[in-house]
Amino acid sequence: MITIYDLARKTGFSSTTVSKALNNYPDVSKKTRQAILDTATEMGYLPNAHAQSLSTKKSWTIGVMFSEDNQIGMKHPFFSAVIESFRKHAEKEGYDLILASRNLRNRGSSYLEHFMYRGVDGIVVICSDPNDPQVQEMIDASIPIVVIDMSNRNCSVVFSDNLSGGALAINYLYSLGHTKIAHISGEPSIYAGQVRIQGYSDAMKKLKLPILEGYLVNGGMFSIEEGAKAMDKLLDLKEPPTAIFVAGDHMAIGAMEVAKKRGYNIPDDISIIGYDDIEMASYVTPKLTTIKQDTDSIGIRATQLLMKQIIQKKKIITEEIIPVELIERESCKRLKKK
Amino acid sequence: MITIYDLARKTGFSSTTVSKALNNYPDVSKKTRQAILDTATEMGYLPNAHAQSLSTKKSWTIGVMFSEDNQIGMKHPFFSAVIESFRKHAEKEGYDLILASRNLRNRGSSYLEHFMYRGVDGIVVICSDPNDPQVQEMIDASIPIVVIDMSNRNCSVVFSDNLSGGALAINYLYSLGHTKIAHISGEPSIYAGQVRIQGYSDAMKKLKLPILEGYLVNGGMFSIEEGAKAMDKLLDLKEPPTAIFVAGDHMAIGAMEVAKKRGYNIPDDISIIGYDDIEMASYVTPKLTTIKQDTDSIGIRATQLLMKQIIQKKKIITEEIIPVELIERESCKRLKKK
DNA sequence: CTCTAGATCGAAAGCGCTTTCGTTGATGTT
DNA sequence: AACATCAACGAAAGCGCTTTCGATCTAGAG
Repeated sequence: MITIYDLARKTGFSSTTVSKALNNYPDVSKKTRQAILDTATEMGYLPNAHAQSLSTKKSWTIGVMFSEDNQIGMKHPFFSAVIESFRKHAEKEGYDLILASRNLRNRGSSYLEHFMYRGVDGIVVICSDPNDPQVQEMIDASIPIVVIDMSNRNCSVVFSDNLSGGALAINYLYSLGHTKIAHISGEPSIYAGQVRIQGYSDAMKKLKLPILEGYLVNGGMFSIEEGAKAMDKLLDLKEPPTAIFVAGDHMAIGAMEVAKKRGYNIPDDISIIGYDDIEMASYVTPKLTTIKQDTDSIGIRATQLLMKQIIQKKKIITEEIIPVELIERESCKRLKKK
Repeated sequence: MITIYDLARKTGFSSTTVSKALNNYPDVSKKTRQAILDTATEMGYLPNAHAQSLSTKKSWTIGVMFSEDNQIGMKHPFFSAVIESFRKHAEKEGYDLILASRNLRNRGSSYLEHFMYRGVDGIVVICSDPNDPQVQEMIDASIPIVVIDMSNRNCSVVFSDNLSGGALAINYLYSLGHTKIAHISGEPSIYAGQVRIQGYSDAMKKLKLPILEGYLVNGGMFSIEEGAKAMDKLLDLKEPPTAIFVAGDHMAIGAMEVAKKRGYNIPDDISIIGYDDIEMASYVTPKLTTIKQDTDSIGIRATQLLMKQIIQKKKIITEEIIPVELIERESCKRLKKK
């Protein structure tokens, strides 16, 4: 490894001047700067990030944490899409992402501790569980942070407009003539789940539509299997709904599966609308109509919010709500008069 | 931030002894070690990773790079699944992953340079393009590295058994009575694409099956759209195949789409078998029969190989081939006698 | 009682870089 | 000719930690 001292020796200047030249300090002449830069590339000099960080207290890294309760972590399309967007934009600002483990070389420790240990400049967490103690700990710390996919009054958050999303779905279904509209919800202790339930019931109320007994069924952690189970319950009702708003595409796909299995035709017998717009939504049969989350914008806004905090060196508390969009495909249909 | 000097002051020992106590050196008495450890937790001491790395030349980080030619990066299910598996296992060994950008704070630089700058202990790259100069540069360097999804004679590689995969698919199709078997391939300049073509033609030859004119069509970069285009070509043939081995699930799904659109029934008219076993494969209609890549094992083996190199402090050159598996679902069917 | 072998501990240098502050020499002013 | 100004550079301390090597002290050996 070649250091600024090597450059100093070679060029005849001091290490101080070399460092300054490398960092564009004003008090070094054009000529010497150029000489130093030249021999730097000539000798293949590369700065040492650790030394730099140690000295400057800035690491140009951002810690990313996502809840793994669901055991899928990065494999969930929504998560990976958001992270990817975040990464792209953070990269433009010069930051690297570090995916942290929790164990400080086998002395277990919290994510916060681990991030402090790593000296990250900021943290981004993708988590929907408002009660996760790890997340709380990070939020309560003084380090810049932005959390995605849930709300919190003590930090910057960015999430989709789940309320309008619910309304969008219900109003669309209503516009197709449906009135018996059920909701397969996400786990209510999860932020997105809870708000989408709210969006559903608000919209129903505004439309003066009754929520029939059993029409609100908890689909749990958004998985395909749980969506299927929930759908079973709905179809077991004496008076099954003609349309269902499902709080996640995975669940919606599970729901469609059982519907088909039980002899229902989607959308002829039942209309289904999902939430997320994962890739798969466009390729199941029938293609899933859904509320699209703008993962790209979410990543962008999150980056911006985090950058701002890092630069200003203070946490900023704000709530950024990203609009959602109705994507019409094939799983919803006008209710046929009987 | 509280340092070992703070601990030294508080406990009355020297910083040397504190450091030793923290690192389990043998030449510090049980009693003092305990005292130091106690005040450490009491004062909320956390080591500084940068200082440690600077001093020890070990960063406990691994750089990950994946080719982004296809513009999807982490969003591809195969990539994200492999990374996730790798992360889990590297984490157990105490390593963090760093997703690197290429621009050294706006002086653009190569991935290798960036990883050297960051002082990673090893590199994992997921890339299928044997000609990517960035990847070559890293392979040629002396840093421990493992590359996933392609072959190379100068480093550790781990990839799926694409050859057997191809044979598996063809033999399966043949066992169903098919003889007019086509192949929608991946871009031949991509390793996986090329080997699967090889697997296809080898198996056909062994079965003494002819590869008819136009039966081998290049599907390009494995996307749904390109799969669809390729399928169009196949269906335009005077004598379309009765079965198609498609080198990737995305392409297979695209192929099924156009087949359906053009009035063919899958699998009654044409059998289709994919490659990868992405999540979506189980939920399209008909459910896609496919060759499953064992992303979990790939991640595990890659971790092990990298760890080994890091510990031994020397590159090891080896080729780890992970078995694939035929997953029978609904998109293939016994050829009906005419 | 002297000597040696451990057992504990600490001084100090070093990892590679930044940054403050002072020094030097040249230029311009009057 | 004396002075102030400014541009260009370097000495040195500091960031937090590791590690070598020597110092000290105690206990057991002879």
